[in-house]
Amino acid sequence: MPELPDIEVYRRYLDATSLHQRIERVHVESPALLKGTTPQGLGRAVHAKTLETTHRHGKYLFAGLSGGRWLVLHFGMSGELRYFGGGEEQSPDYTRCLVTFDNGFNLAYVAPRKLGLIDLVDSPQSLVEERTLGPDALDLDQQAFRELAGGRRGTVKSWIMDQHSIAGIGNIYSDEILFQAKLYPRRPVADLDEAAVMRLYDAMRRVLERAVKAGADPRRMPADFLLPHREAGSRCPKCGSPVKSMQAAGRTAWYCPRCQAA
DNA sequence: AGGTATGTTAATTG
DNA sequence: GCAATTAACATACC
Repeated sequence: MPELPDIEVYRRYLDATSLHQRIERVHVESPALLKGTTPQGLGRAVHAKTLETTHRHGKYLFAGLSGGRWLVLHFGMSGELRYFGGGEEQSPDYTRCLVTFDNGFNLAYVAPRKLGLIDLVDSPQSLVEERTLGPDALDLDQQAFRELAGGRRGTVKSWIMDQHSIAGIGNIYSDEILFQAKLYPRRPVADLDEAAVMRLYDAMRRVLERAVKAGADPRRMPADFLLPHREAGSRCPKCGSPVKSMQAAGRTAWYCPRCQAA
């Protein structure tokens, strides 16, 4: 379930489990996921190294290797990390890449759909530039946010989901942010007044920070979040109206027609 | 069996 | 050049 909050949870998980252990080997089950490298290249780059630190930018997770290079992980539409012991335990289903440490433990990159990406880069910044990503959604002040809004011609939903403008927000959290900001998904950005842009900024921060705090687990989200109600027959957690869906920004958007009137 | 899916990119169309 | 839409990618699930 990978948008910014999910990736932040994975980052903390990697921090808590996998740092400072000598890497024995890496097994690439799905070589097509490697973008700028090969299984051999990856093996040479990580062998006998340790993961020393982590970083996140939008939906990209970085693990800094001793020696200076960085391992990059992107999880596509599905995917997660799983750390597990050696011995009898076998790799989780859909493990596409497996890092084995010298203590016998393993870090699995699991991705049922193989839409993710694994790569090596010299720095997180170089990946951000190569992919022309916008600033991370949680590393963006009001002023910068306002400047990004200016000059946008499309709809709010497509704007906040555009990784080249703001990195980290996907379909689910854009719905949540627009719901909390009480904005109709297809509202043109150019129509928003100063107050609405600020409301959107505040909702973005609040939603993302709160979701991280909830471990990106829908069951632990605040009671007034739309997130667990994105399905036909559900009701708005704020006003009780039936929620609706529509196509917007090329995806299925869920919203409350009463709280988010056009 | 067919439709849908938390992402990204390329191609197409306006 | 922009923006919106659609297809493609690879696969699972309902």
